[in-house]
Amino acid sequence: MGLKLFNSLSRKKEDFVPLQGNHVGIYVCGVTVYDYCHVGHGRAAVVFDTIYRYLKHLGYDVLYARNFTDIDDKIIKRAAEEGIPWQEVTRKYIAAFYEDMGRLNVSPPEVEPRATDHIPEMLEMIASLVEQGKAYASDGDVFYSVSSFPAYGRLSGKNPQELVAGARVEVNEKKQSPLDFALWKKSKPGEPAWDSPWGPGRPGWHIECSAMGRKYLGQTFDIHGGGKDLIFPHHENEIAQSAGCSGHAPVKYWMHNGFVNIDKEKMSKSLGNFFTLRDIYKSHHPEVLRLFLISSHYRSPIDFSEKNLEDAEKVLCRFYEGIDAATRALAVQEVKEPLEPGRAEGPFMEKFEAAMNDDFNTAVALAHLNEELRALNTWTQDPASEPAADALNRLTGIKQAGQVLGLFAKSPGEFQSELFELKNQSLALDTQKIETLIEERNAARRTKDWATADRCRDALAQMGVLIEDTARGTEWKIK
RNA sequence: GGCACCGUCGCCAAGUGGUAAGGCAGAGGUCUGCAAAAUCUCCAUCGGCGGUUCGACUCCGCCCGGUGCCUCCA
Repeated sequence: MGLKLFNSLSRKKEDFVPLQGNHVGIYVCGVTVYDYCHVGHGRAAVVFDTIYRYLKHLGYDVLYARNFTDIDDKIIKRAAEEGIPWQEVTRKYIAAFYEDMGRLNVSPPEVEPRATDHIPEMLEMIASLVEQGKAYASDGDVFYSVSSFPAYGRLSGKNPQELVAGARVEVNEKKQSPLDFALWKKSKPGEPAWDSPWGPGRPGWHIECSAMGRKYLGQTFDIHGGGKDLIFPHHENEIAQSAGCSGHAPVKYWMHNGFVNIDKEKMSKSLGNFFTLRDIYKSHHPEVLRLFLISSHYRSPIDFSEKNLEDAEKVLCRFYEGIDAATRALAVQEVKEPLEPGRAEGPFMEKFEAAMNDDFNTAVALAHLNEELRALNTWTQDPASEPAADALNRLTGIKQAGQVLGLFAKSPGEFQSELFELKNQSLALDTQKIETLIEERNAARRTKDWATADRCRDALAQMGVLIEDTARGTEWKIK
């Protein structure tokens, strides 16, 4: 069974067939760099990173491009507010983007084009559109003439006539039709500007993706992704520009991820109900957030909440602990007979791939991972239950699937200590005192003084410390 | 107003025209001095009302409830 994905254009799941053999070109709309990224940006990045990873897992030769919009009204406004050059604003937030997304284990795409590095390519497209009579200059601005593109509205399911009638579009004397959108915007004095045949100005928002997608991935490429909110007008306009220019559909499969909600409402800047990634990292491990983000299907809305994050943390801890315990148990086995780690195979991997092949159903993939973890834990607890080689295969499978999902990237020890640091920030535990209490308890246990032992454990619990007596001695963690 | 989408166990979340994955929480068992962790077992008939069908949670209609897009937005 091959990969199927939901194409926003047809509103159906379609078989994925790359345009050129084994090559896959994918372009995803990145962010406008004028502020810190919030969870919604994180979701889009994680969703498409997971798709990217899975395509590579399937053996495709993937060329992934994700842009930075580094010139736009919001950036200019921000620069004015802070009294710094606009380049300073974009520099700052691009650096923040890398930091925040890096912690989410979002891998860097092959190409990360910036709008301001592609002004000539945009001007070339705009000129071509003007030449073809599909765009017109008006007092230093250049607009795309929507009426020149009959298929306008197909992606978003909108009817141009009704859009005009609905007319919530702002009145602009310079436009021939309210639906026309800017390809080039005349700059006001003091604003950033580039020379153009129509005078100094800056590019409209939509043209950058058309120009950069074409440059790096070709006239027509396989997948174009982004958040659902980009369907209209951004992607609709992009299609109009690109197709208007070349005469060919620019994209074969359009993919859009759902929103992150807060109390059932879309998280957004304008509503002010957003959490930035770095705020969340103050109290939650980034990998916990990643797990939360992929625990629902990418097209569904997800409700962001403290409770959901806590649930995700429990699940992730269970995985790390299971991986840790199994790894130790296998190391012991290894002494008796050498085990060869290979590529995981068998029912688990097949189920995992079947889930991912079904429009990247990470929720089902995680269900299979949970089942596999349980089977692995069973072996860890009782190594006689199945051959060690089988357990190794399970462990390998879990790690490989985790790799595709961007999970379990750290060593269990690393993860546990990072989680500890995070939780300890508020508790500020006295490690010395904890060790002493544990020692005291174990001494009491040796003399079967259970009352004292329990008193020690209660004291630790009071501090927020949880005790576990294991074969390797007493271990503790923060509850 | 126009166009979409959603409503599944206490909570989160998959799914299919033939009788509901997984996780959290909960109950009981194993293990443990007792716990914890792990593991085993148990735990839903799918918003409401009609219709199509041998059979619907899954298809159609209506209703109720919720959201999104139509404007910058991942």
